Amino acid sequence: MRRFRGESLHKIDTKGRVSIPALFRRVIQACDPNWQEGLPPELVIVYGDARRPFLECYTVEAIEEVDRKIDQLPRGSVGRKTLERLFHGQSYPTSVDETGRLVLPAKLRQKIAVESEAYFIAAGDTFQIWNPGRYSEDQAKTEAWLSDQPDDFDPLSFLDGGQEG
Amino acid sequence: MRRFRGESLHKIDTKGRVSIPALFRRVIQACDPNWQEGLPPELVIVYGDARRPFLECYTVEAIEEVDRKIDQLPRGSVGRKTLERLFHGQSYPTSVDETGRLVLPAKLRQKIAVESEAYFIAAGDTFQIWNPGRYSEDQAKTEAWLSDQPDDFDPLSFLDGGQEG
DNA sequence: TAATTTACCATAAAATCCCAAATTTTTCTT
DNA sequence: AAGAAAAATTTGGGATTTTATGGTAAATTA
Repeated sequence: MRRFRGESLHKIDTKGRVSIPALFRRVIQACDPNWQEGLPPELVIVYGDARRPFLECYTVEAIEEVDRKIDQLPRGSVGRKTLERLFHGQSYPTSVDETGRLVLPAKLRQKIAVESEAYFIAAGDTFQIWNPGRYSEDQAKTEAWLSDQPDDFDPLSFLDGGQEG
Repeated sequence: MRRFRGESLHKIDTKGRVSIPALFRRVIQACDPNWQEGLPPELVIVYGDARRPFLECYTVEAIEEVDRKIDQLPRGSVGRKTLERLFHGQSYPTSVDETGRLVLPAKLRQKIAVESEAYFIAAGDTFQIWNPGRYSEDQAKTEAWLSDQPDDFDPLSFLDGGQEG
């Protein structure tokens, strides 16, 4: 169980509190090597630059893997600098509270333009938080693209070394 | 016995509970590498986008194979994003309860428009759940197509890398 | 001290657990 | 081969727990 799965919509209250989908909480806890009874499970929210319309949430294990990879890049390289900015600078470490919620500070809410509701969707070893409308648009585009494919097109064909279109 | 076979019709109760065909349960259990006496066998229901009229149920082994393949696709590629949405986002991890049932949440029932009954049919290393009427229609189409073929047409010809008509 | 953040308490709705009645299928016995 | 007995399967209902969400009080901080 080290993988997120599922999607759901949650209310954000005036303080920026939002419930994390229950199934996601299990993964966050299981992937926090420091967690123990009584402690709040931790996670890291990477919000990145303005072009990204969602927040990307990493478990402790997942972010540590990213950190290790960054450490292996040559100091001073463009790649390393860019990744350090993104994962170390433009990120926000936080934890799951007693009632399964996390607090999105005003800055993060503004970044993805969420107010009263947030949409959560799993993406493998991370999950994303979107403005619900913004996500629908994005998903509509994906579905439109799929509809443009030949009638017998199966997304699974991507799996077999497909040539991307 | 790592392959589903057969079809059957089951009642859905007011809580969304539905029996899984007994033969399917054996496969689900056998293909859950984490299963052991006392634990509920797990599976993943992929419901996909609006165009799909059925739920597709994966064993743990089957879904892990898909996950591995997704991991190998380039991060950020269209294919990877599409498949992550489908298999990680638009899916629901669950398990078989003590009495051989699973619970279909309201959202999934609405998606395939099932209310009091669900039709189960094997599809190799997955099985599908349909609205019974919707399945009949689909099946009727398949049979109509077969009727249009020459009298001596044998579906088995597909097996030999046939040229699809 | 005003404003923001965090801790704590409360509740309705939804999901899960536990027990059990009817079937159906399989096995055993005659 | 028939009938009886046993086991497995399908289905149902009520009680319990978890989840999502809201509010108030305490605490921190600017």
